[in-house]
Amino acid sequence: MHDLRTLRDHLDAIRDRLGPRGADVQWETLRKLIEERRALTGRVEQLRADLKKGSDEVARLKREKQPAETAVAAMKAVGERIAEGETALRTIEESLSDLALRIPNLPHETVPVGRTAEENREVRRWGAPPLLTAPPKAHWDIGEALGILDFDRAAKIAGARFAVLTGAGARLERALINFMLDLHTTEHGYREVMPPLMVNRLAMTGTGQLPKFEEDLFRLRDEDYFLIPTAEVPVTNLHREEILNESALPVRYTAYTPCFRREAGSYGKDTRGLIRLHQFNKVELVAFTKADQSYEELERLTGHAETVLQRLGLHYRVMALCTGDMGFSAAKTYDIEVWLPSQNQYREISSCSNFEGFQARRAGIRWKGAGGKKDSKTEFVHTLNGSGLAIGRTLVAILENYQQPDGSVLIPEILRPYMGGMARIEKE
RNA sequence: GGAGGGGUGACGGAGCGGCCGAACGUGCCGGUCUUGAAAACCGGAGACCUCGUAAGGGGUCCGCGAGUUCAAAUCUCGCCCCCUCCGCCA
Repeated sequence: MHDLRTLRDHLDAIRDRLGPRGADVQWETLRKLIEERRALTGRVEQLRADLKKGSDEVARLKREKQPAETAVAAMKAVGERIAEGETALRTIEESLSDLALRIPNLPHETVPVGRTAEENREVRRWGAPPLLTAPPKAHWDIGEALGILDFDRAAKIAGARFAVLTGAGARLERALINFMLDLHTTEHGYREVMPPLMVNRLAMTGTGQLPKFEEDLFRLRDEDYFLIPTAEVPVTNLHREEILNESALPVRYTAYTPCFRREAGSYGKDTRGLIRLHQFNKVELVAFTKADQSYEELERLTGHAETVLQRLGLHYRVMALCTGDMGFSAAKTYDIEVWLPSQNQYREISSCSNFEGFQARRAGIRWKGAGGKKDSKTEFVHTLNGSGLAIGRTLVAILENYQQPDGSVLIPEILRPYMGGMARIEKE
């Protein structure tokens, strides 16, 4: 969410900078509500000041045993006017915050301008595609042939867009989770978190999934809880309505969680395989920093996600998303795309974003210096997060990039200790 | 699910319906003292909204929301959360 004063003073500039991203925002209603709120707030506050003085006067009269009927009657009238004003003010503020919560974040000045993914800018590449002697097979063919992936039975017990991993497949998934968590906690300095997988409406609003994107979420029927679409939600909201101590910053967390997404509107896309499921595993990186350090942190965090791919020996490229392809809350986003031989293209495996103060303002996450001096005013933190990495897609990349002509799949060196020494997945 | 207790500032912990943004203690910041530190003493320090170029002014906040009243941290009701005991349970 944007700061209301900034919004009031620079509404046109913000609308211009958002361009097409702000197309469905009701700017004029917003402008009107902001003005109405300001005017009404002033009036109500003046009345409350009158009431306070008047009530003190009543108290004085009663102490001095003087008649107070006139003053009491006058204050009763003032009280009624305040009640009316407050009711009106509440209505205005509800409409206002509903509108304001639907305005996307402003892109950072370094974000390339564009409308679609076509206009994303490649930042760098690492490694090279593997040299395969046979035409590459798709991961679902490889996995089903090896007996480690089962989509038919997943459909039987759940439905489309679910998968069952068995045997070495399940173990590989678990190995990837453990490898990534170990890397981030021991070498990159993140604190491991295991959060709830269901969160309330406030948490979803804090990170920006609500109110605008409710149709993307799974919601419980009898409770107002939502299944998390990413660990970003519970982990960022750990510090909702908190004032962090300056000495604690930057705060860095990593969390493994399953993620749940409706995938509404993606019918027909990636219907086969593990690429797009209603439930998938992910190791997430989350950071809280001071405002002047968040872009440095974004580079760091993206680098941490890249390290995972480098250790696994998987070829990838890093893309700076253009203004039109970025998510609602982000100010700048890098996508990391891994090479998939069967598709002959790069596919997103991580998305790392700086949200600046956008989520912090929604969630009330601030920081303050130690000194009780005037120079230690409270400020909103900047929040960041990125996948480090999406586990299922990493498994896809391993199956496809390490496939052998005989149908087996080599296991990257770094994972072998996590696989009980196994070097290759073969049909059992 | 049943019974009882409780939610106050960074923390602990007071608070006759008006003089309470809130005693007291700890912690924190600055100062005095000291070779330095500690102790002691003195002083300071919450968050948010709003008007104002500023200095400064006004308002809100004692879990959340309604209500009673001229006036609510204090009274009433609903909700949320925490604790103890019982039941159930991985």
